[in-house]
Amino acid sequence: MAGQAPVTLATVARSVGVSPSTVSRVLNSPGDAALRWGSAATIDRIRTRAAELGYRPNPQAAALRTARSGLVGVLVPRLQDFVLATIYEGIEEGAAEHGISTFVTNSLDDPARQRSRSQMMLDRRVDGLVFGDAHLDHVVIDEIAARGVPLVLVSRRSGDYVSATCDDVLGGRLAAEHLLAAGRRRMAVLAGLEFASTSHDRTAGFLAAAAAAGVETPRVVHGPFDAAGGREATEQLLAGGAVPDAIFAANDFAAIGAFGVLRDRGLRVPDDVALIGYNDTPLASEMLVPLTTVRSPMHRMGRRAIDLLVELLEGRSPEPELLAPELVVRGTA
Amino acid sequence: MAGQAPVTLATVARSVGVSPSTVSRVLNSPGDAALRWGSAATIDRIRTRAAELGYRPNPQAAALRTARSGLVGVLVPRLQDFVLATIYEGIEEGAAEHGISTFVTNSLDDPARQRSRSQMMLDRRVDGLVFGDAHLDHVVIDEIAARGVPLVLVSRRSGDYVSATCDDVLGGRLAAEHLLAAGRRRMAVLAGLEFASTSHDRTAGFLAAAAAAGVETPRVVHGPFDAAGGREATEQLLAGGAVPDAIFAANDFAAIGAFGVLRDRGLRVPDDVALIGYNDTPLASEMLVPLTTVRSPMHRMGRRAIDLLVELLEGRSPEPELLAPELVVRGTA
DNA sequence: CTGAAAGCGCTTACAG
DNA sequence: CTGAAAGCGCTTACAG
Repeated sequence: MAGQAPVTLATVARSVGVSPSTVSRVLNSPGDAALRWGSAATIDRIRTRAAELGYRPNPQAAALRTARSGLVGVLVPRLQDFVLATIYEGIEEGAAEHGISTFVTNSLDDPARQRSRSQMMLDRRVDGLVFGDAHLDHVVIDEIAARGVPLVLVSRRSGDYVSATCDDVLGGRLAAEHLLAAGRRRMAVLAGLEFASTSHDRTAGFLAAAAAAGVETPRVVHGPFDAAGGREATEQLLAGGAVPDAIFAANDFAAIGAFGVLRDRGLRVPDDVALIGYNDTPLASEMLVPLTTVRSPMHRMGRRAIDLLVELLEGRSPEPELLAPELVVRGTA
Repeated sequence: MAGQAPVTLATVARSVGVSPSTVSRVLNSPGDAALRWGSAATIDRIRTRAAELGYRPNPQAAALRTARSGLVGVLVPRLQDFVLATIYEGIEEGAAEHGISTFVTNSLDDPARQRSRSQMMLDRRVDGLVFGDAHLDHVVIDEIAARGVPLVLVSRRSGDYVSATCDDVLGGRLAAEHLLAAGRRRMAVLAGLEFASTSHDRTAGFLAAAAAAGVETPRVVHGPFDAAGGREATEQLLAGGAVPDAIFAANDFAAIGAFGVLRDRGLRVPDDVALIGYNDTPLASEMLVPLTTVRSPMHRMGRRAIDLLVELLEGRSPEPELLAPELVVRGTA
């Protein structure tokens, strides 16, 4: 591929007049650490010669020898989801800084696919796995963990696995408290997918705050984390009884769907129905009435997840990380 | 990692009582092709034994030997962009069917980053590259192509490189003809990024149709392919003179931004201003007034791109692929 | 400090 | 048809 004869460790060694062992040792030692392996002059010659020749270590060869690939696999429900795409950007960025490369793949939240895609990544000899698609029941993850694979969760927590997530219980509470402070009393929740901790925790936080305020228990409707899902859930909600005076959608896209339904029915937002989303997606501020939402640190979650995995790979036992959400008040509530 | 002692070709060979060579040959021959390497009985024993032992070939070892990694690198402007995320899904899906794994990374349309990220992928010994972020000037791609790296473009064409794209000139024309047929005469274009063929071709097709109809030349404003970009471009448009009676946004998200500005100014869509987007993104149909748009085959583009790259890797010379767009008429025009 | 040697798990001419 | 042997490009005990 590369056109010319590839330059290997041996090429550099021959060119400098030392053994490949020495070149390997020097090139793998950062800064002055290389002084262990040769005189300052030799080290300098090796480094400059390697650069001049355009030497690029072959990671496959190193991986074969060390049984460490420098590869990490990432599973997400779907990369089309802005939230997961953003989390993945954080993962990739953090991984690059650690000298790690990442594979992503969509599991579509389907257990069979979670299994097969994980296997494909293990076949590629990844050093570890990041799951952005954990289910609360953690059946699939248990299977994989049982094989001794280092893994961390991101976005959705589950069981006792190490994870980097948003404090979604707090996020739900922030939303409820804001609504309650504005005098809303008949609230409802578009909760998202039942098997996801994001859905579960945001709803739990919201309900707890409502209960603490002694307000009528909010109705809860589940459905996909996208506009169509929000639309459908809202229709279900409106079909099933009194119109609520506030809706908390556990996801901005679901909120966008809800907004459409409300306006179609002639309900004014926020006058008739207040609306709060979750994540603070760019489109949130572009809505006709800018969306009030709970901002989650998507990008940072991704970065922290890869940090946690690196710690795990180094043999340490990192603590799960709970990042703080933040209420962003705009027009809809 | 894998807990137990890893099972290698040698493990299987010992277990069956043949040489590793034979196991390798048999396992790499599909179906009856393996008959070249042994009796039906032996082949059968090798295959079942490998499966029983859970043998998984080590791709790094194979890559080292064959100088073929089975890895492909994909560069996109940004994975957060739904369009690119969808194209990437097509790429990954197609690649998996070819037994290829893919890396994606964001270039942010920054040439320095295009260079550095490409280099990172080449360092990982990818067999080829897919560029979803080509610029019309193809400077960076020329550099990489000069090194003999097999590559294809997707979404955006450039120079004479093999690409899988949407027929954007036709797409622009479809939009213009629809608007003209509806009696619109003072049209404008939110063109997107000047250096992208998508922007260039959609605009060119639109302008050509307008010229053919003898209508006043549409104003053209450039800007990012997202809601904020569409908002800003629309404000620029409205600040700079007469209100157009139709806007063609070369991207659905830009159309969403435009829609917000128009409504904010009390302009009715489509009564006062017709609006057409591009790509047919899910949110398009969720807008308060569902968006009329030009559907582009995003997913299929991705699949075709990886097919083209595979052909290239097999030494063939595939033709560029131009996929047909389709006008989807909804509420805004 | 430094090199020769072995070996990671494959594939594939080369002999038989 | 089948196996022994070499070698892909690294890293790392092992000697000196």
